[in-house]
Amino acid sequence: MSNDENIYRQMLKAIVEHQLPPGARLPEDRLSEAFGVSRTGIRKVLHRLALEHFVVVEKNKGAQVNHPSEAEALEVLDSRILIEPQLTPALLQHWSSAQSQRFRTMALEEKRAEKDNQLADAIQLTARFHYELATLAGNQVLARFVEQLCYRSSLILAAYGTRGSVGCECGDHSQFLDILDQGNESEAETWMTHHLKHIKSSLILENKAEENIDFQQLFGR
Amino acid sequence: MSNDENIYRQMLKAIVEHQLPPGARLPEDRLSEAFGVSRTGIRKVLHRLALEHFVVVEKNKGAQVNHPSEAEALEVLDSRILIEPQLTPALLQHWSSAQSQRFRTMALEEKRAEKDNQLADAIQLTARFHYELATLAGNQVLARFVEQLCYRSSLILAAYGTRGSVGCECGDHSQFLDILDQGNESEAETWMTHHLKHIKSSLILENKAEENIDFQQLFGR
DNA sequence: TCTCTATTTAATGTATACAATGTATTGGTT
DNA sequence: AACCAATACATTGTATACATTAAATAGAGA
Repeated sequence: MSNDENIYRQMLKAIVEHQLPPGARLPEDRLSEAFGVSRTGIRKVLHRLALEHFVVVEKNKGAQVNHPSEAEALEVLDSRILIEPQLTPALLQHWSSAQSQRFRTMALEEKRAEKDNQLADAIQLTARFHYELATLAGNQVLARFVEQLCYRSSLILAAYGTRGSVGCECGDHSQFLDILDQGNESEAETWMTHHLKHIKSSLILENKAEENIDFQQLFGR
Repeated sequence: MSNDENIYRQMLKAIVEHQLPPGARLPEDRLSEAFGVSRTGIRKVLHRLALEHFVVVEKNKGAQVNHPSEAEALEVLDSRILIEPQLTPALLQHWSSAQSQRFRTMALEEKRAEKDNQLADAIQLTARFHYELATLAGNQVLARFVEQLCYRSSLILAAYGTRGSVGCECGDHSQFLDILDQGNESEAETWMTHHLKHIKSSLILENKAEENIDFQQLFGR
């Protein structure tokens, strides 16, 4: 793997695993000395992360971990609700006992990580479960987009999730695998829709940014 | 607009309008002298275009305009077929006579550009029609993705389109506006699906790249 | 003491220099 | 004449230096 790619993955990992919280500043020189490369390489990674909405860079003001707006959070989840359930037909076409086995292992690992409070691992595994399903559906273009949406969801949960929750407590992922093993297409689609809507509705969106507080309503007569 | 953004748009424009054909090499020093900036700025734009799949950069070998594979071409169209028709409900919610007016103007311009053989303009307007519809549906995250897919479609048509076609000859875009004006949701969804499937099936996918030619089968006994 | 301004400080933006890599050309050998 | 090897050339990869901009601090005036 190239050095850039390595740095990129380390930083993305730190962001989606909530090691670098939303809003954290990312000074180029500090990062360059941490990774042992010049600012040139860091800037490249930073700009890539910016294009993928994991960080925001303001001109002459540097980069920081993106703090998704409420609107962005809802739109990411809505996008997943629109796409992921629609992938189930193609998913079933590529389904096999070998795949079932693979995903069941993943679901168990995820459950264990959750139980052991291995937050970082649990987050990674939750996202991976979803985007590997998308990959199996066969369309790489869509799968890459879903992958991004899953990671963005991890970031969103860092900002708006209930404490400790990684987003998928509404029912086990292995439930979904049972449905796939039965080959029930419509039920699989329904399950996925409910699953994602549940995550969406679990977001806590009441923490207003200070710039939007309506003082007139708060204190006015 | 920032200088980077300006360069980015000019290059993207040149690519989607088929001024820079698929496979065209993009040497950094030639571009930097053309735009009057150093290689630093060019590299940033090149890498951005690469992440968006408009160019490919190979390590130590530089950048060239992406020549989409057949698989990529089909997947991009399939992605649009999965997403765009699904946007019609939200689209109708935001529909108004003012919007109708705006899109009809666009459709007319597009038709005129096609008739006058203004290939570049026609391509731009065709893509814009689709992604502005997606934008009106209200989900910015999805809309940006659809925008990218539309531009990638333009590039795909450069590689696999019938000569002179910009992809939407199967029926006027104004037809779709008629359906929206009537508020017929299911018909709008159907129309969009057929429209995109028609574009997909119009691609000419038989020109094998030379690296895949089976000489044994061609010349072998 | 507070505020406004000037200066300093620290960060990013951009260009350039050098190193590393890939490609083309030339010359020699079979 | 065709093929291989070695060298020369051209292009990209990376680091660094300088310019530019935003933020922080200190000082003067009210």
